[in-house]
Amino acid sequence: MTRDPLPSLTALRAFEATARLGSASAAADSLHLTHGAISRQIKALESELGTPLFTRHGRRLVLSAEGQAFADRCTQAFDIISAARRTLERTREGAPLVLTCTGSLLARWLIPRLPRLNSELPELRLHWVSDERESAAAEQDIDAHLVFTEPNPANTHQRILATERIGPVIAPQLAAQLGLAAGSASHSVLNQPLLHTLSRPQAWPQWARLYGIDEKELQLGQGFEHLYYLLEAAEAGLGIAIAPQLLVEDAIESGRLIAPWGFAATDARLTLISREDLGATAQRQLNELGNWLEAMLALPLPSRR
Amino acid sequence: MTRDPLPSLTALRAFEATARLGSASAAADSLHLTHGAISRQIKALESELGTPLFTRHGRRLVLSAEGQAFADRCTQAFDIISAARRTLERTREGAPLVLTCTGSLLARWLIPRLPRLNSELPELRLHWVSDERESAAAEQDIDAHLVFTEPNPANTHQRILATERIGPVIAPQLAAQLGLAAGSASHSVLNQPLLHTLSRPQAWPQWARLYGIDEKELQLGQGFEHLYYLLEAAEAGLGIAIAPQLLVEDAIESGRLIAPWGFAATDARLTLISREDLGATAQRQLNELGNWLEAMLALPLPSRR
DNA sequence: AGCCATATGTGAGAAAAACTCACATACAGA
DNA sequence: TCTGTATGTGAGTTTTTCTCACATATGGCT
Repeated sequence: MTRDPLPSLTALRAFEATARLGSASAAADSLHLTHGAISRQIKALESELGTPLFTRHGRRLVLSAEGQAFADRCTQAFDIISAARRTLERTREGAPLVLTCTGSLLARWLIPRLPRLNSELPELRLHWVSDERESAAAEQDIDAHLVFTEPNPANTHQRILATERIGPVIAPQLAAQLGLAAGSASHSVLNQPLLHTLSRPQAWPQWARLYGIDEKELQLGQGFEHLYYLLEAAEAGLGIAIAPQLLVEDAIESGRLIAPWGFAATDARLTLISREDLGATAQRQLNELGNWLEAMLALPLPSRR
Repeated sequence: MTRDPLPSLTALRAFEATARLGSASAAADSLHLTHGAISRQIKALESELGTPLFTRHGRRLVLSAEGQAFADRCTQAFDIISAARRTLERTREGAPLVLTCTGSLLARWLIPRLPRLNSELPELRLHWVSDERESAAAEQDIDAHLVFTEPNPANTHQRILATERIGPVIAPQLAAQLGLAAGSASHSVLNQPLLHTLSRPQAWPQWARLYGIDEKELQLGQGFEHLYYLLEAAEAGLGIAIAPQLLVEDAIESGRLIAPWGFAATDARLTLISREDLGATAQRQLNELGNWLEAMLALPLPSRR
């Protein structure tokens, strides 16, 4: 039940940092100490353990074989402590749920609805972080990831919220200028330069297939890094963009964009993917958020805001 | 490459001991501190981590769920450090090779030969510990175990040194009294009370089988806990004992015992079983010892001493 | 209910540990 | 040989940790 007395843990920390970083000076910087402090701690540790851990070659500290093995174990132990601390901070009472999604989803759909979310679920403490990657759920410190993706049936830590629907959008001024009437089903889109994103080059071809249009006839125009810029460009009248309905519904509602050809469902789903080791509190919060999002997405369009 | 700053490790040690032992007072005893010191450290840690780890129920400290998870990780980390320290102490330069064998083997064969061993291999630092169990090789802090056992072909960390040979031995005075001539092959052993050990009850039946004697005819007399006492009893003339040749060769040489019926090989071998994670130095030392033992055991009997 | 044994919390000051500074030492490479 | 970089150390300071003594809380026992 009882354990052998541990060596001085302060000394151990200095030793481990030195071993890991390869020099006492680097360890001193890393621990915000002077090299003298490190040097003393290492000496003290060697004396306490009764064996040298480094061999001194002039101004160079080289780990002995046993010292290396010992240092590796210490690193392992400290990594465990460090990870435990992070977990504790993530799971502690009152800690916010940390969520990621792409900047465009955050800016164009979530942020406009946060006031309503806050008023309907005032207890829910959330922290949104934008992350353009498709899979950031397992990331350090991220509790869950909201993303359009094709669901993985094997993943039990995901919640499917809505079907992705994509469609071309255009500023009304540009539509008028081009002679496109809202609601027109014409294929005139083919004659226009199509704005697109570099992060999702398959969007236009995908849409074309859904509408039975030969994708080779598409004339791709300017590309943008992210959907967010693409939609700004569309609103500014730079051309025809393609986007998930969710991200343009506000713009359409307010008349900044129109979607003359409507939207078509894709195989992707708006999915909430959570890490597997969520604490009980976080899991509860996440469920509440999922419920709210699901309810919100089920509302008829005009009242979604 | 760099790591998050660790929490105060002194505080962590106090917390972990408290969590593990279930009380601050117990932790204080365990760490040779006062309960006040523990109490302060825990408070400091909770303040540093920004979350309570215990819920206070009057005079009782109860871990919160997150605190429990955190404590478990800390215990794991400290266990690693503790184990690493033990390993370091075992493998450090100049550390003796720690060996075990039974008390009888140690007293009746090894100790009489240690002077010769020390003079022939003066560099070899050994520490012999008696242990009556058959398998002590994986034991904490034990490098190797010297034992009569039936070898396990799958074990690569064993070295077979000699075949076990067992036979009945008797004090010459008693032999004379009973009318037994040395070298006699008679079955008169059957009429005598046979001294035996409780730790190895199969020795006499085994021998009887080797000589084609019906083991039911054996009349077991007084039993002793260990071979060591058995042999003392035999030398004192209490009856006929059975023992490995190795353990009585000195006594036979000096005339304290005789072996009228000789010795017969069994399936057991004198085997040096080592732990699997020996350091390079220890492995080298063990090889030297094994070589020496093997050479010694290969010598003709009179010069083995 | 009252009391006692047990366990934790805390203020003040003592003790110990850890740290810094400044200088010393040691080497590698220009 | 000189210079830049890295570790070692004596002396003194700062910070942390600990103890003591007392306070507080409570669970079980009579």
